[in-house]
Amino acid sequence: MQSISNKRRLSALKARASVFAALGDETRLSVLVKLSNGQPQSIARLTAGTDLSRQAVTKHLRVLANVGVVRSLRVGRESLFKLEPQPIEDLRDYLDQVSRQWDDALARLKAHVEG
Amino acid sequence: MQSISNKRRLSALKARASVFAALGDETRLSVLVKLSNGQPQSIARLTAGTDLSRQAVTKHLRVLANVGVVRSLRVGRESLFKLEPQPIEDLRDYLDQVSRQWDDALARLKAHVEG
DNA sequence: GAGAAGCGCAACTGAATGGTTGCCAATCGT
DNA sequence: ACGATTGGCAACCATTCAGTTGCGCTTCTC
Repeated sequence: MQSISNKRRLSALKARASVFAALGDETRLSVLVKLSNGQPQSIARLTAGTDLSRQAVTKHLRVLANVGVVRSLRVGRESLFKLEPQPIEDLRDYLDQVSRQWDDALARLKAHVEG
Repeated sequence: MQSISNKRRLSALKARASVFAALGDETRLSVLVKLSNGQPQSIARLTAGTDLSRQAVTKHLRVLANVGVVRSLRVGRESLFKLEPQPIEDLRDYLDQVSRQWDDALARLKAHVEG
């Protein structure tokens, strides 16, 4: 049965899904890009150049923070956000794994047909 | 200005965001896993073992199909769905690129401090 | 110390999402 | 030919989501 392992797998799936969901928004993706230069940036800064309100951007940042893609640190009156690369790398590895499984499965199917 | 290139970049962003959004659901992720064995599977088959209705699964499959992660082919009375690896690999490459940019940026910042 | 900059909280709105149910059409097996 | 399998379409419902606005608090700056 491996029920424990199944539970693990399920919660991992849920966690991954929420990270994907967090990245599933144009605004949040562009925030990600803005933060990928390594420098923490304030909400006001991230809002500038956007046609959104500050509060909208704040909400998006909270979504990103809730899944760990981003971390906030308060400095004076402004709260800076920095990118947290670990979850992103996890997703990359996961997608890589799915791709590989697909490749392997196809190769096996092909071998089976030819054999 | 590079307005054309900017437009390209924006629509690419939008497309990527919708693929991420499509993967941002537990049910759809597990469908993805089920399909990663290379064999096209029917809606009924993908529904079995789930606590969802067939229609719910159908809707999820449509979401996946709309972003090209999955393709459907009608065979007899059943419609089979197969995984389409290209968009997934694209996402993987994109995440890889973001990670790398972050790494490079940090290295550059560090060098700047030390220099 | 006064004003401005930056932000958080709360309430509200419209649209999208995830899910259900009911019904009907096509296809398969016997 | 008939019943069962498979699935599409449409209507409907509850919840979530993205976004706004208004207000008040802290922290700079002059």
